[in-house]
Amino acid sequence: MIKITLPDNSVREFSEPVNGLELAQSISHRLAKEVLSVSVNGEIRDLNRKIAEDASVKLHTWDDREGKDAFWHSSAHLMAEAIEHFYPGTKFGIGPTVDTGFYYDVELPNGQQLTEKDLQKIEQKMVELARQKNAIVRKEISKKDAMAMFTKKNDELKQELISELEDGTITLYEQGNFTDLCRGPHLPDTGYIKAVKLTSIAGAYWRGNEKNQMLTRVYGVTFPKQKLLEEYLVMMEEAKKRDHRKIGKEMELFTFSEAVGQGLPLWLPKGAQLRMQLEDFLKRVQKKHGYDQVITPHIGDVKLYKTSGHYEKYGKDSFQPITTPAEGEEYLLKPMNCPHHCEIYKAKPHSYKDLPVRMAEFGTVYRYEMSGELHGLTRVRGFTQDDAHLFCRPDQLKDEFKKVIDIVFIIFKALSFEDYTAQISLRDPEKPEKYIGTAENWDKAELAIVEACEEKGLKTVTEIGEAAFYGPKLDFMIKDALGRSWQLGTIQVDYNLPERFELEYIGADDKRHRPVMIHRAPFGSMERFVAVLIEHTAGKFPFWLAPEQAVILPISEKYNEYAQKVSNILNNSDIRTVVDDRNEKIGRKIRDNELKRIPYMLIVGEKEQESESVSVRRQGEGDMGTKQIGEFADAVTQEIRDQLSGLYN
RNA sequence: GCCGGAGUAGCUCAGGGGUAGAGCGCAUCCUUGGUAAGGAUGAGGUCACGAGUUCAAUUCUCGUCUUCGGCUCCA
Repeated sequence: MIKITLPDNSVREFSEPVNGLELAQSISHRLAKEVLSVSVNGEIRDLNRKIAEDASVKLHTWDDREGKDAFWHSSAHLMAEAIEHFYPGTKFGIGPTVDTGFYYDVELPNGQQLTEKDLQKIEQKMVELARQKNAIVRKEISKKDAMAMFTKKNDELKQELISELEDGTITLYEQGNFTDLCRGPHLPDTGYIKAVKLTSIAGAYWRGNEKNQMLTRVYGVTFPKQKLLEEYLVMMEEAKKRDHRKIGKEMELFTFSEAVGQGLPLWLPKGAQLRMQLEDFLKRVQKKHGYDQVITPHIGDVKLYKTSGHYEKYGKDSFQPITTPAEGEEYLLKPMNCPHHCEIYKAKPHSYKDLPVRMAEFGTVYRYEMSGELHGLTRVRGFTQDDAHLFCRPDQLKDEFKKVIDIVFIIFKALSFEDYTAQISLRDPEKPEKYIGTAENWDKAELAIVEACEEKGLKTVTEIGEAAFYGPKLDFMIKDALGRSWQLGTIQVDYNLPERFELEYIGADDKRHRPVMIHRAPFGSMERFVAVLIEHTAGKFPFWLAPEQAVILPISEKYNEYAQKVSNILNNSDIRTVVDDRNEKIGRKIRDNELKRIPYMLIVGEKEQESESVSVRRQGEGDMGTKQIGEFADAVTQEIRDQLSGLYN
């Protein structure tokens, strides 16, 4: 008897070995149709591999990552088969799955190159091969035989991979006329793959090392149902519409100029308005939390960054030093604000009673990013961090950390980012040489973060070995309206800089002690954050942030004067308004202003003028009836208070 | 930085060895219209930049810059 334990702890008994598919069939017909891979005692396997002994088993479908992995992994093989069909002699590198889909790195024979145009015929071939429902067969093979096989195929990429594998663990997967070296697991046959889309083609270094040759990487995604592919394509279309570079241009938020230089954003009036609104909001929240605002220059003596250690570690990623002509002093465009803030801390002696000291600055920093890396506002060479440094006693660390978490959540709430993950990054205990500071301090810092997260009830994931070289950190990832993940704010504990800058405070014992630093930036950078916000909201910003909050539309030119009067009244209540006094019909004005994503349209004509009112229209929702001017102002002011409850409570 | 696309009016794009086109936007005029496009006329371009080939280059070739998709990197 073989006892199979399922995730719900129910046990099924079989008189002889079963495979995953048979197990699924014994549970339900539907599950048998949907199951893609199986975990046996935590090891992911092919569905058609027999389970010969008692085991704890989980069946994976399209809803699980493990199910998708098997599906896409098999799809990569299918694509390889199709490519080999058109280009016999192609060498295959690696073909793994990614977040959405898979890729395969290939090298075509005789220096041939794939282009976007070739993708369609490969897609068609893949669909054709999938329809054949070719069984995917797993074979174990000795290292010697594997080597011989790929030597014969002249595929030195695979030979290199095999040479690093251990004999006895090597497996091949065969389908139709195609055989590939692979650990698996795979689908039982190619017929599961119903819909195929090859998404892009790009160069990629063999094994990710730029010293190696460049291979052609083909990206694709596949689905078990045609409908899922269609949904995916709609999603891609939507993502394209929300691209912050496109919306930023349309809404006149920011621009770039070749004359200014690449990666150096220019904030246009409306973008600047939006950004300042965010900054003012955070400044007010920080003020309530006991932060002091400071201002530091954009350059600093190279020695400052040598002291901090940034020069040694990141000097090559900075813009090269500026040298003064007469004295030969060297200055760096500042890549970080923290050294400046350390110097502010040092400007006077501190008592333990003064701590924590919380210093905030919207500090613009400059980093030399490689030209190929620049991307809209998300990756630039000059950007402004919503930076702050907290200097505290070791016994205050956890509490301070928790207060920073509070600020992060006030922001998330104000901007309706509801779905987040917090990642705790700890050091890799096996590689102490990667980190500076004592093991004791690291232990304390890591414990403080873990406990702070627990006490705040955060949803966290923990990554070992992802800590910065100077301390552990907590990063926040949010999911946007399309389900895409973005990394935003970060909170980092630092024992290093206080050491390097010899920061001190006088303790109750009248002795000198070293404070602990927390670096934190809830938005991360204003540029990146605004980009994420644009993509999250598709440019339909919450009312309090909208650069233009209401547009007043006179029915005809006869009411322009009244429109201007309404505008002035609302401006006096701190509502940002504009008047659309073009010589156009009302239908036209409504259409144009709907497309401009201004939250409210206020239509005014004879009726409104007589009764000192406005006809209110909410963007995307339509006519909302008539309101007195003051009544409208009160309603939207209340709307802001509701959205910014974190600030007012 | 590396590999591969792309660069034509303010925007989105068509075209193509004989110095250019559309729609939107903009300007002027007509119209004064009540909840998603009223009409007419007109002004906009060193076809990214620099060389080369050619009688002739915006078009072909090379280089540079910028941009897009990846790789690598991200204090």
